[in-house]
Amino acid sequence: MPVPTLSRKDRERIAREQLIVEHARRLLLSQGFQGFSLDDLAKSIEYSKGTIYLHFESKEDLALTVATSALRERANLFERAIRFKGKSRERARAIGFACCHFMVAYPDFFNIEMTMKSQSFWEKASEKRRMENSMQGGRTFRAMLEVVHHGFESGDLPRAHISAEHIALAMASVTMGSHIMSQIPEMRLLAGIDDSILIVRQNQDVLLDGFKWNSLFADYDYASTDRRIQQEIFPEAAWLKSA
Amino acid sequence: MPVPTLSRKDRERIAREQLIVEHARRLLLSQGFQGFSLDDLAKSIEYSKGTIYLHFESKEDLALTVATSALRERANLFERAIRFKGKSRERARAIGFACCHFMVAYPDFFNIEMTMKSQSFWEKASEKRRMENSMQGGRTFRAMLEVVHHGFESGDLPRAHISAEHIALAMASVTMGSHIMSQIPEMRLLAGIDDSILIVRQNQDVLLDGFKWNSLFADYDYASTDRRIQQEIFPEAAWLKSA
DNA sequence: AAAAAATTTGACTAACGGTCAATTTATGAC
DNA sequence: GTCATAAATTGACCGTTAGTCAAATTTTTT
Repeated sequence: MPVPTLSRKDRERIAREQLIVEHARRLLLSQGFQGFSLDDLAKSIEYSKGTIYLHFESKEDLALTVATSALRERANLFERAIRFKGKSRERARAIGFACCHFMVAYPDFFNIEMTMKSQSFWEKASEKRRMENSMQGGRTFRAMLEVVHHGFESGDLPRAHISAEHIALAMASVTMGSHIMSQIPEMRLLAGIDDSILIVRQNQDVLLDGFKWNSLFADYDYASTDRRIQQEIFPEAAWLKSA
Repeated sequence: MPVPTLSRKDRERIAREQLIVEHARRLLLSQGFQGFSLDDLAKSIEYSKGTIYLHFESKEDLALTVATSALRERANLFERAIRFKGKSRERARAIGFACCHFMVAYPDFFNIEMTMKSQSFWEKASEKRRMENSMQGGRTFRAMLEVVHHGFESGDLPRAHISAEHIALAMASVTMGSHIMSQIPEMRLLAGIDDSILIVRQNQDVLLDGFKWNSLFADYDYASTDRRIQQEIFPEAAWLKSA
């Protein structure tokens, strides 16, 4: 890699933007989107509020940038996950693993993501930041798609009337939905939940069963696959419990 | 029913609270939680803002009340759905139908529900309103549970290692998750979605297949069941399309 | 009809996202 | 080194809004 062609000014600008995003991330995660104020952020980064607005055109724009940086990390995890050497169903499981790993690593990030999905959030963010977010979203989706196609091609996943894209969407849906529902205190009570992760993975599994993904091996030992996924792909994931 | 023992004052109070909730609902649905202001609401109901605060202790408290009133309607739909005479899997499908019917009837309500799930929403609402909401949530959950138990007892749904509560939770999760994901414009593009309802119902179905719910009849004609559900239980649901 | 109690009000406060004229800092010509 | 010009930075200020409460109004009681 050659010496960067960026001027000192450009480098300073980038460094400051990073500073803003880092502090914003901290404040967002600890106080939520409504909770954190740009005045606090300005004080925290030791620049004025006006300076923040030289980088971001609204609070939402900034929050979206933070969210995108987290989504990028998730996409990284997904792309690591699909490198798992194994049957397609196992690779799908590796993606589920990655998803849960992300949940554990950034437990509070989910609230930010939720805020973004509701509300008139997107229209207040800049086109540029929306694009960046879409890019990272696309990466996660493509990772899932690749595994689905592997399932099709290997014959482990029957080509029913449902498209690969819809199957990937369903995987994402059941994960997000299970995550949300299993976080609601009332639900935890009603359904007797103590470990959200277990619920999420269980539901992912049931869904894949529903697609008849590799259903020939109903008694397959997923616990050992999990151990392999953890050891080979996510050695830093210490949360895995033997179910 | 005897003549109500409520005083004129009490009746007036209740009527006014209803008035507030109705107008709040309209404004909430059209403008979202952030969008609608209590000053607008006060003007709309022709009372002062102070009066609103005699009924609700915060904006969140009011929004939660609106949400609960909608949840009550959903619970009503669920309880109607489980009256469907048929196999357990068909009754489960009737609940899915009810859920989608609610989505269609109150398309904007979902955003309010999302706002409630994120944020520090709950702690700003009063204990009383939270309780009322839990009550209605409990009704929907019990409706699902009843159908799951019917599945167990009839033998249509294998008693695997998963509890009835977890199965009900999974049904709710896949519905909510699919709804969220299929509403995201980017996702609609990536996965080529034009009808969210179809996606939600498809995913519900795949999940139930995953639980091996009545899987003996893989080729069962669900379209005709749907028609029966619509005719017998939800004659007002005009959205059903032949898939 | 007057006093007391209950109800209702809307001006006011504090907080926050966002703006921009004024100030400070950096640059470069001489 | 000095000064003029340009660029970068600031924070006082604005409009909006959730929430409060002393004052005004209405109702009830005596």
